Amino acid sequence: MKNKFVADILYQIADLLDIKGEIFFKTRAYRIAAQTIEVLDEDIETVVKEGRLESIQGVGEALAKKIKEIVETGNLEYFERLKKEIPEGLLELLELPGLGPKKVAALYKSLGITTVDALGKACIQGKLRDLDGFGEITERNILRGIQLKEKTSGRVLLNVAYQDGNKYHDYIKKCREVEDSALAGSFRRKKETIGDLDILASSENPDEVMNHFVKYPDVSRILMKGPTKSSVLLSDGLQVDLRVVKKESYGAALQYFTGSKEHNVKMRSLAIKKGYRLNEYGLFEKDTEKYVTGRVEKDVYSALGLDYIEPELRENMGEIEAASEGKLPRLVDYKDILGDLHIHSIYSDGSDSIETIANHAQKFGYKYVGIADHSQSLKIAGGLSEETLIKKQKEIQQINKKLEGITVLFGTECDIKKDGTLDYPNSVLAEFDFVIVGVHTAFKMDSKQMESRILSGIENEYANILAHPTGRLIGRREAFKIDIENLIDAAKKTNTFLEINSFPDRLDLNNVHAKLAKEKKVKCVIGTDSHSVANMTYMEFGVATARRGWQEKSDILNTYGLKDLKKMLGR
DNA sequence: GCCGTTTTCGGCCCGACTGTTTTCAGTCG
Repeated sequence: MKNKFVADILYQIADLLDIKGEIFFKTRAYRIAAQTIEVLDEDIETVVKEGRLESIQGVGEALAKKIKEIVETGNLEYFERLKKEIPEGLLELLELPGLGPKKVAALYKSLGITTVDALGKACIQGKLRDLDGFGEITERNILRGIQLKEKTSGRVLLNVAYQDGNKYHDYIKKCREVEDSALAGSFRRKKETIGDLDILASSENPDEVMNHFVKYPDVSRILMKGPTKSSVLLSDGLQVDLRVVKKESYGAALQYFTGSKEHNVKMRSLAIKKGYRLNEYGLFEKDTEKYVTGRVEKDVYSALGLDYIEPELRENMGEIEAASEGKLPRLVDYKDILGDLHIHSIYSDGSDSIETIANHAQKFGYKYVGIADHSQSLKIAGGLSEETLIKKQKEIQQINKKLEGITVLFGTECDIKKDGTLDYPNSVLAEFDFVIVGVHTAFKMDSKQMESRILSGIENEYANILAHPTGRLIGRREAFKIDIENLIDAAKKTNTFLEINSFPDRLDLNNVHAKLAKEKKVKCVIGTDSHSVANMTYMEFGVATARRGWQEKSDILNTYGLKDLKKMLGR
């Protein structure tokens, strides 16, 4: 799958053209095409081979030619020429807050600045203030932006956003002038990383609400403050925006500020086609400006002839088309989960006993909980020897005699060794209630080798589940460059369940892969990979990822009752 | 650069805030 590679080049071209001063609509065309290809269900190489590029929405003659060249040669002459004309370093400058294409171009043309370093120096020397459109405040803001960029990588993981977001939202709700309120933006869509938090509130007295908002104890700096929109920076560097609207606009505003941007662009053009105008204040008749609806989010969708679209689906991955045809999936619900199969106990590198884990699982209403400790060769994580396994199995049998309403399952997260064999012999694997297999060592091997290693791992007759299939750690380790379609096909052939790992820095499979698995009718299982009972709440992030991948209840192994589960595991 | 049961040319989503100006361009979401 070269989709991401192609999309990245198109995004970069768009940025470069922006700096060059091309018209907005041209660069937008590049971005729309890039986004479409990034989330495309099929391999772009296949589309090229079959000459169907121009059937992709947003790809015309010119882009088709360029995409073909990228796929076939791994490069693009036009892109190389652009990079010669406009230094690549300028793309990094674009990421600084307050700097857009116009300002970056001005910095380059008049001061020859092409790097963040050079920009910082020029700010300190006060060289920017004499340029048209710049001033002393701009210099200071840019310097602050550079420092902030060094401090944080820009985006935070979902669990951090949850902590910061829910606490701040609780504080907002305490303001008496606030009527309705919600966390919107990528937080509400449950994206895997969050750039900033968006809080929406309705009120008749926005000034009071804004005053309350900026007085939150953890605010380190107020970035802007107006009657409808304010922004602050928290001490950990996360930006939080608050928007306040009137009650009759609350639903439209929630729709608007939940995004994604691409989803909204499509929504608004659909509105225009149907004779309306849609903005954050409501849906209006185009000619008369008459207010149609906007108080309730759902009504905005239905007025446009659409079924309600869950926030997790709003990525312009076909959800608007599906909603207009009544073909949206009925997404797996957070309440549908009946158990967690991926939990480590004190037997390996977990911090809680099996009994503590079982008791905790009951609080979630689970019917079963699977203890999957590491296997013998993974010494660093306390992998279990065959002797210890016997002890563990006996302990689980004892606990199951005591417990009511929940069953502890005896499992393992068995290492797939470098040569593709599993870390226990089949005679041992046969003893488990279920077997998770996964790669935990030698991550840097050649991608073809890695692919055949994993495929041979899941081919073992006792392997049930493939843990964290692509091995990525968000922000720290790239995913294996394996062909995900091959992997999904192999999972289908070997009757293997693919894990959606819920740990906030994994979320692996991701939403795009999960959607692909669903389309190929391969079932997934959502596991937390908990190393303490506190991690067990991460299930929510795994479910969110499954929902973002269009998955329904029947697509997920751990929504089935114990009897069906065992049957599906072949035990 | 794309697209068309309004159009093959002329549109393309739009409002708020800041910092720079002296009525507005640029940025952001």
